[in-house]
Amino acid sequence: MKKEISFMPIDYDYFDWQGRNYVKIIGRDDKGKRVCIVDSYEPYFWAIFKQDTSERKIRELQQKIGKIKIEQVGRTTIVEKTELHDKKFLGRDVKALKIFITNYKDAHAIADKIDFPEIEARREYDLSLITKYIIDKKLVPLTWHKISGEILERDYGGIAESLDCDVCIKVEHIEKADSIIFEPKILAFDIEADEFEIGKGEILMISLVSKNFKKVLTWTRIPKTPDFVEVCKDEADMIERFVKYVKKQNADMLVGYFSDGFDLPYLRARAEKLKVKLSLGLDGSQPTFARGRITSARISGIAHVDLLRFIETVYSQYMQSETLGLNEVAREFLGEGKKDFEHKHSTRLKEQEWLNYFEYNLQDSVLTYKLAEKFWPDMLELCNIIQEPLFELTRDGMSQLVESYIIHHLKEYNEIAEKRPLHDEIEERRRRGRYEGAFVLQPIPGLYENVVMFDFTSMYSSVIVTYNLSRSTFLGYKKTGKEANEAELSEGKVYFTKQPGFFPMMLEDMIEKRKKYKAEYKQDPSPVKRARSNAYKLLANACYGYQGFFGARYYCREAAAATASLARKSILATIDKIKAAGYQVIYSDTDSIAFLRGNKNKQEVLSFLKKLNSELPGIMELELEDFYARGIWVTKRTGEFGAKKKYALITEDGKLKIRGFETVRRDWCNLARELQNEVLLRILKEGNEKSALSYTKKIIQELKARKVGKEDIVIRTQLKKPISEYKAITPHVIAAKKMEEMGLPVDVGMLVQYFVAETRETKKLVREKVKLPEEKGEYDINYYLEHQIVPAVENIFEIFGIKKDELLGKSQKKLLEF
DNA sequence: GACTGAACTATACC
DNA sequence: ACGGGTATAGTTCAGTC
Repeated sequence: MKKEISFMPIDYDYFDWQGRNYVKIIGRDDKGKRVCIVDSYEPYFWAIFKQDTSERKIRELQQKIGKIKIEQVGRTTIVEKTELHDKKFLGRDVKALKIFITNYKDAHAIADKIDFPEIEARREYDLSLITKYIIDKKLVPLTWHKISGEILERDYGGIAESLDCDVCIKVEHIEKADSIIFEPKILAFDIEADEFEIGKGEILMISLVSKNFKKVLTWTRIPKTPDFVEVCKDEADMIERFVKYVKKQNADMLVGYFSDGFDLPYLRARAEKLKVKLSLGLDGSQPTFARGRITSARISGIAHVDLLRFIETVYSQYMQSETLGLNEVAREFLGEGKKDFEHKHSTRLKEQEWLNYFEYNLQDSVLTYKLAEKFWPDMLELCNIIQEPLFELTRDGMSQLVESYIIHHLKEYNEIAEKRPLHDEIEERRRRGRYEGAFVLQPIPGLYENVVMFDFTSMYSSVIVTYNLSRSTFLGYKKTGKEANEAELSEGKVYFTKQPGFFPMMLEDMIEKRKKYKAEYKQDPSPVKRARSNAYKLLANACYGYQGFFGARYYCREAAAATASLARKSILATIDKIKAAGYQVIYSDTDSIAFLRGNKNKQEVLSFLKKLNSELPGIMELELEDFYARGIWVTKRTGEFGAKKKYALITEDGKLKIRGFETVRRDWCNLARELQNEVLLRILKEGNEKSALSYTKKIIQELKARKVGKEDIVIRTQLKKPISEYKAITPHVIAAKKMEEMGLPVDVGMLVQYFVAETRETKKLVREKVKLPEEKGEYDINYYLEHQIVPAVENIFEIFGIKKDELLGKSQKKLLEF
């Protein structure tokens, strides 16, 4: 029976049937029905001929290649047909053979057989089948399509019968459809267990939250169970009921927080031990765990999203939170955190504590659900733009996002995709070492009035576009006859053609779209418009890093180094122009310049900015970051030179912008951070140091009088590797060791907390005085004075000629007082 | 045992 | 291995006298 439906593709998978590849996509129709579509796919890859290969030779090889056959166990793969095409490869015109094969799994093996001397390269056999399918059939993830085809019942080994779907269709025709709002069914979940080590303890409870559904499953019996709690027979029964609820909820997305690394591996381990099936997949399959840098848990037919991984790549660089834990992240994005609960072993929990535990567990899922809703527009837009499925997209790092975007847009340039570098090549690239990066101007320490900050909009991206810097436009280290863009590197000059390359063109397109959607968003602020604008911004900003990344298909060290070089040249020239116009330049870092307005008014500064812009090449653009009432730059701890990457500014309406100071560093205690923040605020607001000084003295007195609470003297430092791998045993390593001895969970990536305590004997090393916050002991007044408080404010007061002794209340005359 | 510079470590800026 | 380089600063380590 024929059928035509609207289709929103969500989860992509493929299978083999009679030796051939088929793609199976789960999604929704416009009535909310769950739909599975099955489509055939004709896999192929490319063989590129060397420039001077004769037509006769090409035909001869085409014949030979057409007869290639590979016998595998239970499968024979043959070259089905070949087509000769005029294509581009790294910007060059090439003749390439499109080689169709019967099974993509053998693409690599067949490519290996095509090792004729006339073949320059074999490409695109290392792309995933799903990626190639999306490119060729234009079935873009999370975009509405019109699909027509035959309803499937018993074909392909009974795939339709075993699937929990409303309808299954064998695709005959795909076309794009008008976009209508799609609200995915989101189901969030979270587990609680006694032990942190995967599978070691029992799972005590599992919470599930979707739009109108909240539940906690447990097997603990307490006298009065709240309505949202469902008591199961035992742990095994609880896991089985969890699976049932997931099925019943009929979700498009199953969302967890660190669920790739904790919840799903834990569930798998317990299910295995208890001999129950964790059949979460729509086809009844159990989650599969793909090993990568981080293991990913895939559930067939449902997009499992681990929000933590998406947040790490997409949001973390713009976030205020000091950790990416659910509590802080939820507080930042939702204004609501986790429930308070003191973790104890389940055997020691009292009745009321169980009630709190259930609520705590439920709240984690509630937060995860709300975050998923909040981030949905971003996931949707990125899927549409990058064209990779949600599961992959939410796990990709920045370079992979850029690379996927490139690969899905190459056809607009008739380009064949470059291969992924192999291990040896990556090693070689890494051996080439670093190249010179950004320019940072050393500031002259002081308190300044009327500071102006200019910065270049997306500087590195606009340099890449303006000077056409990329792998395929790179001409080499020697000047050829033609006119070319040049850049000076430490190893010599490099040249890039002026003939536009696909990489800079794609980037220019991203920048234009970002501008367009940003303007649209300002006109009509909606989460979708914001998400679209942000997605292009994210991608555009990552393109520079991509070209310098040794794992990239389109890696080009020269292009990356030239980008940094031309950016340096550009900002230095701009600094000179600002100076020549009579302004005093205070500071500059990479793409920003701070200078004093002096006796000029704001309008004059703005028209000067306009003039500067008219002189900039290509798409480079300088903009006003802001006007500031005051700004402060300090010296380095050692020496009298100005410290780079460390300053504080205040706008005319009193908003602080603090960079680099201890205040913004999480590895300093709150006491020092809050004091420094207050000191900076007072000085910048009042224009002098007087009240800041008395405030500092007050805090020092409180410290000396032991009036400071423990929470303000705790130092938090991240454990970046396993304890055993540390060469230097630092205070935070000692704290981690102590935690381990006490049986507390110690994981790589965690923030270790400790304070420096007073000891009877005078100890030389800080680490000998380390205590955990829960340990008894008084803080070491001298340590906090000399190593936290004084260093945090010393350099600031030094600007006013105030020395350390005066801060500490010791008699000392101000040197600069006359 | 005190001193000193190098090494190691964490974190921030853009 | 899973974007780049630039920069500050604390603590320990290893060598010297």
